[in-house]
Amino acid sequence: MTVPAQHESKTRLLDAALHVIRAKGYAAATVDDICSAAGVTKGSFFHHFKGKDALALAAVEHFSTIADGLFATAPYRSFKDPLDRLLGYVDFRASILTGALPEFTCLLGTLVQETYDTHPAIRRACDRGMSSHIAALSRDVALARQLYAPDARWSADSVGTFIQSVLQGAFIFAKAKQSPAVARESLAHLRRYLGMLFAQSATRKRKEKA
Amino acid sequence: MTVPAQHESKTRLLDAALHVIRAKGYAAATVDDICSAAGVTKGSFFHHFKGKDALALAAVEHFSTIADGLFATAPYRSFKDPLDRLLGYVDFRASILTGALPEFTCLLGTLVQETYDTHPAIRRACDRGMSSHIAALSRDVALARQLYAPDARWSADSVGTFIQSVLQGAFIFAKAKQSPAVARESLAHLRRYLGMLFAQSATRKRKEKA
DNA sequence: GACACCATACCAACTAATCGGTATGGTTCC
DNA sequence: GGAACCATACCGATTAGTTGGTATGGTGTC
Repeated sequence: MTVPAQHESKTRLLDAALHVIRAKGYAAATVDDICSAAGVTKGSFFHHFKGKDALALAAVEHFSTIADGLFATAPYRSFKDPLDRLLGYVDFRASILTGALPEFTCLLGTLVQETYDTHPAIRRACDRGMSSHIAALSRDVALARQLYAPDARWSADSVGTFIQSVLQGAFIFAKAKQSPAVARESLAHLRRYLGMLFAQSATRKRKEKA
Repeated sequence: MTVPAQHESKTRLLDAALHVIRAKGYAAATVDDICSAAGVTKGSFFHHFKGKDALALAAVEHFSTIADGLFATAPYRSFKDPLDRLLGYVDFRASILTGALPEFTCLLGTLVQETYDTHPAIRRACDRGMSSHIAALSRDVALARQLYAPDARWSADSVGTFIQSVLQGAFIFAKAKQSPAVARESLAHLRRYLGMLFAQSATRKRKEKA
């Protein structure tokens, strides 16, 4: 086989961190927890990371990279119309609400909730990750706005942030109720709202295109 | 004066718990932290509470009681029209986004995020508290629906949950950005959505009433 | 109204366990 | 053989929880 995989245990540690932190929170996730979930020893852990905080920072990057890849290659990305892409995004997010909770919730939201006041570096990393995701999303919002609601009074960025807020809040309720069903209902409302935001002249303009 | 204050230190501990847990999270909030914030000793703590988990449960009740009182006596509650009360609720929530973050964020959302998988009792307590708040809110949604959107396809409860999701998500972004400004923007979107949900025949029916 | 009695409230010092991190030595790969 | 990688044993600090004791105020008794 001769698998190169330069730093396989490093990746294993990062993947384990994603899961364990999302399941137990940052403070309660011990280094030993993460090591045993990754199937490596502490020596390996501290060889690859300076400490627990450094792992958290790396995990944020790791999570963001995975997420970027997931959304960049998702089918809805190939839709021609920016509004279709936007609604496609929401539908896609609803469609991936499957499996156990720690698998579809957001590491950044979980982390920032615990660390915003005590770990400035982690807070900043989460903010960066979220903001860049919102920025990508807002690009389609801006394009859709240009097409269907050019004189709207809201900004594209605020819509992007709103979408993410709904998602983060939906995760919290999914955790409280131990089921993604509530989250899906909230996403349905979000979808309706987005539809309404662009509805003013949507029918007309969309027909023009046809 | 002869102040009785039967269990003043118990109340002080609960108030301290609200603040410390919202600032540092549950796992990172140590018993000593809470004691020194309350100005009491550990001995007193364990006299009043069986343990840290018991304090968390009591803090959830404490928080819910305070919140219930706050919203029950808020000015918007006296509006005659249920839709006015609903929009008044959202405006009121926006208006109390002041001061430091641990003062206006939601203890239940913070707690459940960390404990949903590890502390079933705390998760249930948070779920109960949130659900009862939503139930109260949904009553006005249902009344407004009857008046302004009787044949809508959404349920009153799902709207109540959606409102809370937006709020919880808004708190997360307020933490990430260390400012309530983003939260206010998201509440503005939420308000617009609610307006749209009841707009179909609102103008007509509301005029009829006049 | 003074005294014995007792429960509640509180405190400071201690303990057993846990956690992040380290020291050190071994193994593998170029 | 040297550098990257990993394993094990260990350490100091911190943590939830305990212990044994004190202060206070109320109550019944004579």
